[in-house]
Amino acid sequence: MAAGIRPPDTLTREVLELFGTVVARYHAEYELAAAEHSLTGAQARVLALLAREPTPMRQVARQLKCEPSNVTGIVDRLESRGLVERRADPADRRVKVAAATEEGRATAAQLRGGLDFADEPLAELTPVERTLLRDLLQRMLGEHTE
Amino acid sequence: MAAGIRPPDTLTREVLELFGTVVARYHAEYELAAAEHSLTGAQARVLALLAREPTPMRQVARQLKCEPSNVTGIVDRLESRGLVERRADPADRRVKVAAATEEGRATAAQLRGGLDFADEPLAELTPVERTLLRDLLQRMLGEHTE
DNA sequence: CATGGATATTTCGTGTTGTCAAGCATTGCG
DNA sequence: CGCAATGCTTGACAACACGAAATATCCATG
Repeated sequence: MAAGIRPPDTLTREVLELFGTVVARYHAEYELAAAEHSLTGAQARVLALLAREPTPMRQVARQLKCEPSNVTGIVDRLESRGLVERRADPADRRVKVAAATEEGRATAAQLRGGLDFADEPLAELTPVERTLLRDLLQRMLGEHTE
Repeated sequence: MAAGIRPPDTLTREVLELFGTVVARYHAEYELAAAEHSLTGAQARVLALLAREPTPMRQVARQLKCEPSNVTGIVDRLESRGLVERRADPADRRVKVAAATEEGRATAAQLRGGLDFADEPLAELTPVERTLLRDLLQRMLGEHTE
C-alpha cells in the first residue's frame, strides 16, 4: 500500500498464471457438463440461477453482467425446452419473472452433480488446507467487492 | 480414495462457489482489459499466447480448446490489425505459424499490465500465503492434467 | 517413385452469445 | 393528466464456436 509501483513478483506472476489455467479449465468443464444436457454454458448458468429462485429478467442480466436484451434469447431457448417459464409479476406488470420448471430444477441439480472438476482435487486437500484456500479466495474477492 | 461416494461437504461446496465467483470476476476483468485495446477476450487470449512464442494454428486451437477452424477467424482479425502475422513453416509447408508482430507484443505487454484484478488482492497476502495458494492450485490442476 | 492415408489450414453454413438502438407497455411522480 | 423512467422485446450486426467439406502437403508403404 506504501508504493504505487509493484515490481513484477515472480511468485505473484506464477499464481496469476495458475489462476488463468484454473479459470480456463473451470470454463471448459462447465461447458462440457452443460453440453451433456444439450445446453450451452450461458443457458446452464441462467438455469442454475433460476433454479435457486425465480428472478426478473433485468436481475438475471445484472447477475450475468450482460445486456437485458441478451437474456431474452437465452430464456427463450430454455423456455422452448420446458426448463424455464415466464411468469407475470402481480406487483408490476412490466416485469416478467423467469422461473425454473420442475424439469428445469432437476436438470440444474444433475448439472451441479456433474461438475466434478474442482470437486475431485479438492477432496485430496485436508480440511485445514481447504479452509485456508477458502479464506484466501475470500480475501481476494473481498478486496474488490462492489 | 476409499469410498466412491462423496458426501456433499459444506466446506467443499463453499470453495467451489468461491471458485465460480473468482472465475466470473477474472473473466469480466479480462474482457474489460481486452476491450480497452479494442480486442475481444478471445483475441486477447490468442495474442497473449502468440506474444509468448510463435505457434502453429493447430496448437493455438489445442491450447484454446476449440476447433482449428475457429482460430482462423480470430487470427484473421488480429492480422488485419497488424498485431499478428502468419509465417510459413520451412520444415512443413502445410503449417502456418502465427506470430505476434512488434506492435502485437507491445499490446500484449500493456494488456498484461492492465490485468490488475488478482494482482491487487494477491499483494495483500504474505509470501507464505501466496506460496501456499500456489501449491494448492498446482495440486488442483495436477490431478487433472492430461 | 507412385498411391493413398494422415495432417494442417481454410471455407462455408449454422446456431448462440453479445452489443446497441429503437419500440412498446407500464409505472409513478409532478 | 402529462411525461420521464423502467422493464422487456425486437431488429440489425459482429464475434465466436462447431462440424463438414475442400485443398495442399507430408509420409509410409508397396
